[in-house]
Amino acid sequence: MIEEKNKNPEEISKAFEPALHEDAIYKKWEESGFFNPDNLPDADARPPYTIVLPPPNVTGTLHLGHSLMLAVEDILTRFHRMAGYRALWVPGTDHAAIATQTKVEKLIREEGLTRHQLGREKFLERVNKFAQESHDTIIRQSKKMGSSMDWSREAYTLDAVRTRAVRSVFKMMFEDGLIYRGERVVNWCPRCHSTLADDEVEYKEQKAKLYTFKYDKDFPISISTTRPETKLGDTAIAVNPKDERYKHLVGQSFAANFCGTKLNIKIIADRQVESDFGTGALGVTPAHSMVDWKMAKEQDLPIIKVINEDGNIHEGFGEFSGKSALEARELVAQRLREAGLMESEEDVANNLSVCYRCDTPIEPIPSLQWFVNVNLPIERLGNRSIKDLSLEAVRSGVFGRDKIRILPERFEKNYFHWMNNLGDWCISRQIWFGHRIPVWYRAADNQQQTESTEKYVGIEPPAGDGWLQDEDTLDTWFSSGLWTFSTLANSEDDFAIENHKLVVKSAEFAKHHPTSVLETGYDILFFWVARMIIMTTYAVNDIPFQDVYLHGLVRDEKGRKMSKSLGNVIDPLDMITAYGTDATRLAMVVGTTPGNDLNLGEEKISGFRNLVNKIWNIARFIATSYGIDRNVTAVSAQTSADRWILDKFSNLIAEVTADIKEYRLSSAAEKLRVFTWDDLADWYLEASKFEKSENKKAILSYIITNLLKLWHPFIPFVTEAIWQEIVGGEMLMIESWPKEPGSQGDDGFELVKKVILAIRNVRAENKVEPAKKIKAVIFANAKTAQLEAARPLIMGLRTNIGEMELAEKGEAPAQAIFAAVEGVEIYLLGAIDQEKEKARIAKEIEQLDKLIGAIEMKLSNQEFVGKAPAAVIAKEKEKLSKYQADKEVLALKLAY
RNA sequence: GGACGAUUAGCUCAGUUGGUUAGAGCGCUACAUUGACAUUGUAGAGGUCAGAGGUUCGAAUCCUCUAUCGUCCACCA
Repeated sequence: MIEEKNKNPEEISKAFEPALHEDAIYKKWEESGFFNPDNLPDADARPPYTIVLPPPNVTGTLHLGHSLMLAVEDILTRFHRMAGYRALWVPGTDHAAIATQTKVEKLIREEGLTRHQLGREKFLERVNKFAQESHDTIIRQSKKMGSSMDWSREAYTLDAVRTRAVRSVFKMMFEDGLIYRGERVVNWCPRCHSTLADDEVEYKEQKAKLYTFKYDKDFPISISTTRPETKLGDTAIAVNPKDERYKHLVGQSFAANFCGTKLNIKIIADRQVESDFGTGALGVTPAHSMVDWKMAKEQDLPIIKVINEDGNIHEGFGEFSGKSALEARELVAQRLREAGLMESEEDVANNLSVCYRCDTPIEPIPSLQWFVNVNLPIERLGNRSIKDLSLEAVRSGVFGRDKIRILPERFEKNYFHWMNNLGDWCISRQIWFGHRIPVWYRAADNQQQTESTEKYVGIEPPAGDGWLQDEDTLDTWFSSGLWTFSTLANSEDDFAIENHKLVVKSAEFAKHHPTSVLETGYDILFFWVARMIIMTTYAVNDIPFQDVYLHGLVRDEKGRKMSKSLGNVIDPLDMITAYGTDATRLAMVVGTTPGNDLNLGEEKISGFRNLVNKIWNIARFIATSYGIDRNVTAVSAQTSADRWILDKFSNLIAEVTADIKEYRLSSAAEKLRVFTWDDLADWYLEASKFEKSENKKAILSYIITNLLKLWHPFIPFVTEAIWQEIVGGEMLMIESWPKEPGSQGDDGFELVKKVILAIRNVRAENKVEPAKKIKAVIFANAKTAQLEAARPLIMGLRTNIGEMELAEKGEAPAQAIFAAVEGVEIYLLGAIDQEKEKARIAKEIEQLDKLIGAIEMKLSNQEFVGKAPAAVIAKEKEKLSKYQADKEVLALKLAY
């Protein structure tokens, strides 16, 4: 009946082999130019859809977390490209200042070198070389994942265009008074002579002595400390405001002579102080403790430096000067004991902060740093501070667009909590790799700048002699904070500062900003997402993105973090080699929800390899048995099975589309899998095997071509391979997303399925030989006509049902019953163990009785009837009548 | 210390915002298999939804507490 099939079985391999297709397909996509939305058909008429890739650090290779990110973003991009959007996905990499510098420092240390020995210039050469190699690896891996990014727009946080953006924004902020230079307590390693970022500090549990004493014998309050030597710099004592013991002293000042040093101590209240720790009174040493520094700033206390950059006691503290902190500690304790001031010495557990490089205990000391003031009102923005702006951007969308949405929603709470506790942001780092702070000084001695030192802040170095640039570099998040708009510029000239606003003059920016979605890990919500909102709203007066989709961390199958030391790291490239990119991508997306971690074992990936292969074989089967006509646009259903599958498919299109739009990627892929495997392959294809008509060919062509489109965003390689090699199409990637054809209505195939399953069950239970004939009675309702159409299906099934004699029984009672239940029941005669069957039916009736009883109780409950929505009650009633009808059927069977 | 999660089948996880008899994959058990696919098919077993209270006609879902695990932030005077 089929006029021509387009393929012979020998032409198509029995299994999909990813390694044979992937690279060639990627190359073809890339060469087509369609990753660049400018080249898409009707590019200008399309609404924009934009994702800017969270740039991976150039510190090595991609891990599974990156694979997850790439998979999700590629799915979104491919979907929108097919759905008629100007889909742009901008790639890029991050120089990751500290992380990269640290890596390279480690490498040169193996050669016995330090960065200081190499010097700034030579060292940076090494770092750049390393960064370049990492970059190349990362790009190669990204392409392996099938990422459809527009490589012509690739960006790097440290390239010329992005550097211009960084310097422009720095200059603007400085001129707006938002960037200032000031002292702050930093983590200082006395051995490395360098500040450490908070995440470079390691904590070591240790035993320490907690000393309790008075500064001198006339002092009214005793304090407790593990570091008595720093008390030489105390300027206050803090107590809890609720502490009755000290309430009367708050606000007073006392002079003291502490081991020969004159102190002037003010008593202050701060709720951070715990009343039951030690004496409940905390000696405030502003220069050598972060908390104390903050208190001092708030209470306007004087700051006295005790410890110098070598970790020794400063000049001016008598016998203690020049001694190391440790020596001084012992000596102070000794003097206190001698003077009879020591009240107790107690062993306590304590976390010691040490340098991650050399294990030396770090000293908090004040140091000159650059800051972004996040609370200063900005006149041109209506007296709102950045902090206010960033909150409002999320809360109410003050920028005339829809508000930023964070998925999952619960992270909005985290965001607000963080925003409300925002402190000034220290943006200077004492490392070499990164954006050097665009500030130049002219002074006799560059190391000794003062407030009066001549200073220049600008995009280009200043003219004239004697200018020296600030030694420090910017926090890497400063440049990444500009990422959504800095990547949409094509050249340095695209940026201009006009009227306290950064103008981005590129066509890309006009079309594609704000971006559609920022997809990233929840772990950098504060570091990055919040800062992007702050920086972007400030710089270009617009939100950076509309949605934030936060993915979880990828862990091993036991939920542990993947780490080299545990040996549980899964390399995505290994998975791609073993199971193919498509399977790897599915494993990243199915069974996960935004914001939750993903536990991933290799088995999960291998499971999806089977699914990918199944799809290949479905296409292979259709092509070789029927042929695929990719031009079929409309089909007509002729049998129940046709209507059933087309109805399901119509729903599938609608649901998958809605799911992807709402970021329910797991749900979309799950539905596709169920349709493909359970409905299409296991039922419709099986049922179709014995009816090779032109109409079947049309329906199968329609379903397979559109199903490939639905699958494409998830598994681009196998679908593209099928499209080009089996279907004979040009390029699936830019085909249009399927539209829902409208429901065909299901009028009976579910019933047919039921019949077939019932027959199989009865045969199995009674161990009927496949060849043996069975007499069956089919009780059918008014839908006998549909059954008639479906009969060839039943006859043709593999389970040899064809040899069964079917006899319809149309007596009045039965008809009436089944018309009511809208169902079909079959009852097989012969080869049946009567007793067993009776027992089975009795059990079923018993179960139904329970359900019926429960519903009847529910319906007789006045409160339920009164309060439940009408739809729920109707549903319950429907259920009840269905159960009752089922029961009657069973009773009839028993009687029969 | 502050905040936020998680706890559902042997394992890994869904559960669309309170409403059918709580689902999937893997694993397990039984059966099947000569014409797309053994990377297969059919069926089955397996869950007092961590525990205890509460709200409600109705709770895996909302509230409170407890336990265990986890993450982030602040800190450890």
